[in-house]
Amino acid sequence: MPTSEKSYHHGDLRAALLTAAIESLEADEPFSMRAVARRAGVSPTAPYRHFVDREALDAAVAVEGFKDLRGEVAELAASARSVDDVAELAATYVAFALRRPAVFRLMFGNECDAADSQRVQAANELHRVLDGVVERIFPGADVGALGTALWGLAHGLAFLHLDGKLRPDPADEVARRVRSAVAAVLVVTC
Amino acid sequence: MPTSEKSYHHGDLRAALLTAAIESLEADEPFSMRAVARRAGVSPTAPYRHFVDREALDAAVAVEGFKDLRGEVAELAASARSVDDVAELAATYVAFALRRPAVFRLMFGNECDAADSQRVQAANELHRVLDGVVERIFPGADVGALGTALWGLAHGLAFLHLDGKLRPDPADEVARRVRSAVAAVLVVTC
DNA sequence: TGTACATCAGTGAACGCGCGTTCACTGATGTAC
DNA sequence: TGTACATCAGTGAACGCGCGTTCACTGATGTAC
Repeated sequence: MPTSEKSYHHGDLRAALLTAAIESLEADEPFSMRAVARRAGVSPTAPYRHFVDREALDAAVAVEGFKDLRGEVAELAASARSVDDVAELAATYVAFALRRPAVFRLMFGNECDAADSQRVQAANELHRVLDGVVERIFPGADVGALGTALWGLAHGLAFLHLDGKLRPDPADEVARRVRSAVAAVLVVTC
Repeated sequence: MPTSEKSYHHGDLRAALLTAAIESLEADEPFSMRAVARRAGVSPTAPYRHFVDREALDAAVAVEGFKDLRGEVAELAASARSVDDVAELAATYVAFALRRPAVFRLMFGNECDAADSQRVQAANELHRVLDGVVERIFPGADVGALGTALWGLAHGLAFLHLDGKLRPDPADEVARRVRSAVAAVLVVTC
């Protein structure tokens, strides 16, 4: 929170709005143009200076979320050497979803038109990171298929926990469940 | 569509509302108490006679959706004998999601409180069906882990296609992609 | 079979709400000379 | 360094919208005698 609040011109309202939007989502408050403006301490119409409409704000927040998730995942991915590491990767993915459910939902739970290139690209980068791991650890395998499967698996488990279809409760138990699932499915493949 | 529309009393408005809600979702129209009433040709407040609030309607529709999905899946599950059959099962799951995206989202895309027993139960039945298949086909395996993995995989691929992270377009290509993913991951396990 | 009456399933007007978005505006900032 | 002015980033009032929900109501149905 910058101290430049006295000035009429905000300085970097765009960034402040993005932050406010994410905070707002994480506080599980309703996400709207007005709510975000309110949280940023700015008039309801100020955001329109920076985002052409609500959908544009949405998209920007989603991209931010993708960056964060990719960051967390990429770190692990870089050093992954074993099936256990892959399981850990999936657990990290799921943990992100449970830690920041509203952001995760916003990232994924919207059919985003293919035209929204930034968002699509952000998602693709994530996919590529996973494919990279697969390629390194399972050199013989069909990378496309196995990478997709891995993503699907992590993603599905994330949503099933998020939506209460699997108990989302003690974080370590969730992690254990995810690791077991990955292990069960990959154990003989390598 | 029954022919009893002349009568003041509807006959089975509850069922009609459920149908209207599903139609409304499938037509990709906004889903609201009022919209559903409108579609059922009834006053905006009539639904309150049958559903205590919007959330109750939501839940009822979700349960309906779960029944449908379970129906489609159970048929295949009963006769599944091979890894290929499991792959087909996953493809069916994904196809359902793509055929009825809004219903699928409503079934899953809401954190449903554990208190909503009907919904939880409906989801659990689905889980059990999948576990059954795993148990039969992979007798040695950790059924819990493998069943969860299978569900997660199908579910994740469903959402990734639904949200445009994987191309949802030619249905047969989606089916192929799903089957490959499952095969890649299970091929050596059996 | 006929009547009286309780119950039940709808109606329709009305409420307050937050939303997205527009508009004309104004105060601050930065640039040219 | 000082001034004039264009531009830029906000304001705040206002709009129309559909929503969920309440309320008092009324017409149809079914049951007891």
